[in-house]
Amino acid sequence: MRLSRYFLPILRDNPKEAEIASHRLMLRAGMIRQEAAGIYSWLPLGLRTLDKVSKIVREEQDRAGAIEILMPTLQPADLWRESGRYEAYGKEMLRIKDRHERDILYGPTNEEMVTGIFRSAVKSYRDLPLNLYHIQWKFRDEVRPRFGVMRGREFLMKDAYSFDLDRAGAEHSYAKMFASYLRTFARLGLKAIPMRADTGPIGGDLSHEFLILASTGESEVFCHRAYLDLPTPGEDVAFDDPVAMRDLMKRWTSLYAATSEMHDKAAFEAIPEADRVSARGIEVGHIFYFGTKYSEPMKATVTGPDGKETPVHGGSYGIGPSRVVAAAIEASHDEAGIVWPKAIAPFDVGLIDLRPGDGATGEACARLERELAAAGFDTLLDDRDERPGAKFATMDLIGLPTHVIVGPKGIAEGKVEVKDRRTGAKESLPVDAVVARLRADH
RNA sequence: CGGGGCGUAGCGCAGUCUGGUAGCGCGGAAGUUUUGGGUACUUCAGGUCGCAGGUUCAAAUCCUGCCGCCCCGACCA
Repeated sequence: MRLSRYFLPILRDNPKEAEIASHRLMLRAGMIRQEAAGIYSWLPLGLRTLDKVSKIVREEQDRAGAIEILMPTLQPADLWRESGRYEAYGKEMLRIKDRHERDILYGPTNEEMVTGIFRSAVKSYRDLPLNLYHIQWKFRDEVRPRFGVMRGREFLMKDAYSFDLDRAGAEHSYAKMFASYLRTFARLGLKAIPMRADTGPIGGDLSHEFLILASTGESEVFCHRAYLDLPTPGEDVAFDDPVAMRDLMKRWTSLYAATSEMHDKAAFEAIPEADRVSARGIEVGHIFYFGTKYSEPMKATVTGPDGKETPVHGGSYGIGPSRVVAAAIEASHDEAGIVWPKAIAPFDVGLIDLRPGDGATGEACARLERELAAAGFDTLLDDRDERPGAKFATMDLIGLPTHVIVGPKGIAEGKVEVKDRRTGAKESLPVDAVVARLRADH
């Protein structure tokens, strides 16, 4: 992509409404534009990042055996009357009437709808377990939206819903999602720690939040230092083995980890002082087991092996990709701008032509662009007629992991400079060697 | 929902107290200059001063009402 032909509305000044780093940097880097309180348009750079996050989330859901569907944003109120939540949900739920004066709502979550889908099609225990998920926009009419897309009213959420015959099956499904989340956040380049959580209005008695540590996080977290080094389950993790899953969850939940709401000071202080981590965190995922809370009132039943009809046991599992984008920035930025984890950077490489119009640098850039594309790297080429300083500042702001700087001085000797955004380390390399260097890094 | 604050050019702000032809910086356009960390200069374009009503010879400025946005708290993926 050539920056001169792209749509990247960079802001030089800090927008006054943005206080926290991710909000400020997302606005400055031209990733988002606010439309109303808690409602944002995603501009090209932001959308690319959001899509990269969603892609990884999707791959890991699929790997764990969940099956993707897509439910609408608007839902009929009657479905929610069945579960009793139409009345229970409160003002956070955006209620609308259509032209026929029928009550509809903009979905804040999808337990009711997915239960409706399930019950219409699944009648036998032989079709279980089943886990359906989608990645769709949600709306929760928060009293006070804030911090940009971190706590918006409209947000993108991956929500998965599991259906099992009994509690044991549901616990296995829960553990699969637990393992899947560990893999997902690790792949996103984030250190996420599972913490036992309150189940809130969704209900149920088994629930974990996944928090990533960031100094600007909204909640206080306390955990054992060992969590920081626990190995992430590999690609070959045995999702279908209930025993392996139970052991994995045990490993990840036996040490102390809690947010301030669930914090037990005495238990925390029982940990040797050197192993105590007290930090701030951002919730990026939340999983629940809620048993028959929806299946009973909504009559989502299957015939069991004993020939009896029985309500299915459910769980729901959420990750907010739009929040993950902001959280990643909170966890990784510096004075100059964003420092993207490689996996979710909007482009892999920022190629800077220091003197566009000059034949030699332009030619070298065109060649690098081609070769990088062939090697599978997304490249953003800054070919604007700007001062070098402005280009460096822009590239640092948008935080692409690797910068390749092509200037007339270097190119006269056939060399370009490769800069690592995170460390700032620069290395002068022959043009030929760039792709190999990038391959080694990514 | 309680408390606080802010709405003036695309962005950041001054002007409001004390009413009198709407300004500055950045950004944009044209040009000159410069060319490895946001260059300098010249010229130009760009504003229903959030909206509505009121007071006045005269309102960005004073009064009333409304709307929008942000921050702190309570609440939440």
